[in-house]
Amino acid sequence: MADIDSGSVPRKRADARRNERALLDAAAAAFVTAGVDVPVREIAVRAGVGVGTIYRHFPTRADLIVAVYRHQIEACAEAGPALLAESDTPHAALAQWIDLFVDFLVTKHGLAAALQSDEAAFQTLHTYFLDRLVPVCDQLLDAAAAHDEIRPDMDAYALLRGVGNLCIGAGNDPRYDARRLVDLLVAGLRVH
Amino acid sequence: MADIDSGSVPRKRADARRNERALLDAAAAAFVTAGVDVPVREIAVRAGVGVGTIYRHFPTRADLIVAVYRHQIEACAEAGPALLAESDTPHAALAQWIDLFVDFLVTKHGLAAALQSDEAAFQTLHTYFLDRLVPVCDQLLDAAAAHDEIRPDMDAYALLRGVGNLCIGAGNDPRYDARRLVDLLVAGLRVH
DNA sequence: TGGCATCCGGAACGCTGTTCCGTATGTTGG
DNA sequence: CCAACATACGGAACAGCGTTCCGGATGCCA
Repeated sequence: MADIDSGSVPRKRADARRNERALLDAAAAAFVTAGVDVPVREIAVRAGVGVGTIYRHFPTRADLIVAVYRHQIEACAEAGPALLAESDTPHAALAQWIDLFVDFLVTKHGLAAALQSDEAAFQTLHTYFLDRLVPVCDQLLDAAAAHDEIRPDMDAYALLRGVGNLCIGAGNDPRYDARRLVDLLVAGLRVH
Repeated sequence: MADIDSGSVPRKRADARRNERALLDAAAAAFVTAGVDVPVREIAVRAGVGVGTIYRHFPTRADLIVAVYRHQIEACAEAGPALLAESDTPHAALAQWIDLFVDFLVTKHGLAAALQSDEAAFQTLHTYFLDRLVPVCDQLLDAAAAHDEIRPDMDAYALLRGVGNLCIGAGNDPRYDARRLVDLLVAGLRVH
């Protein structure tokens, strides 16, 4: 929303913009094949730039991850209110929305683990996810609670962290079905 | 169960036994203050030995972790049948046993994360936990299912991994209550 | 006590993230 | 079109980590 030359910002150099795009593409590809923990040097090689260039554009790994996945996270956030409007019950909307979140996480190798990391480098990632998704989840929880479908004292932050945690390692092990466990967790929220 | 001099094994040198004990003590202390990911060199310094000595006694980090926590894991495993005998219902026994498991995990900084790691160094840890605890969990699940208290198709392996996952990061964040989420998960197992 | 099997210490290597600065390149005013 | 400046680049260099390896020390037994 501030990418087109809008006066005050002097617009970056052409090579800088080219490298930034190359880095995003290279990172996205590398994340798929080697996970979000792929070594910085490998991303640099793929993008055909030096490591310094990565740090100039994306000071932390979290910045790069957020940049790569921003669109999908936004889409997930925006799906919340939509589902609430469409679904028969708020609890159904909540379940569907969490399914979307799980779908997103389990297809990004290592992302769920990175989300829970307490290393400083992942602070931005943590913050972005929470700022964007906690309010949405909170809205869904409130609506479901207002319909007496779920316990009224569930914290959106804790729920999202729990769901994120359950997604760690999904896809590495056919015996571990993260989706199933998340469904059980959501089922456990219901009032009986 | 094979520590006392039993014939064939020629009994280790005195300094080797001393170092092994020193390492176990040092590692236990280091795990408490710095988590199970504490650098190898730090354990070596605490124990007053060289890093080579660590690798001689405990080839992988998992071997050291297992050695440090073996007693507690055994106790947890043995508590399963005991709870089943004492409790009013199998589901109550299951819930209590999982509480024990959670208590164990949340007090060991970083252990839950190590348990889910797919790095080769943690293979032994993974294997030991599963070999020891999955059968116990399976027994509890079977008993509860036989009483029609829970869904009959829950896999012990998946459940334990899920519980372990939910414990990741517990204790780092007052807003995240792993125990609460585990309770919800177990509640979700019930048939209604 | 002598001699040997065992064990020890820590230097050294490879891989990782991160910083830093000499150099190259795009941009802009004349 | 060209010069001069701000901007951005590359990759060497450093630090922290796990892991290996071997010359030397040390316990043990005859």
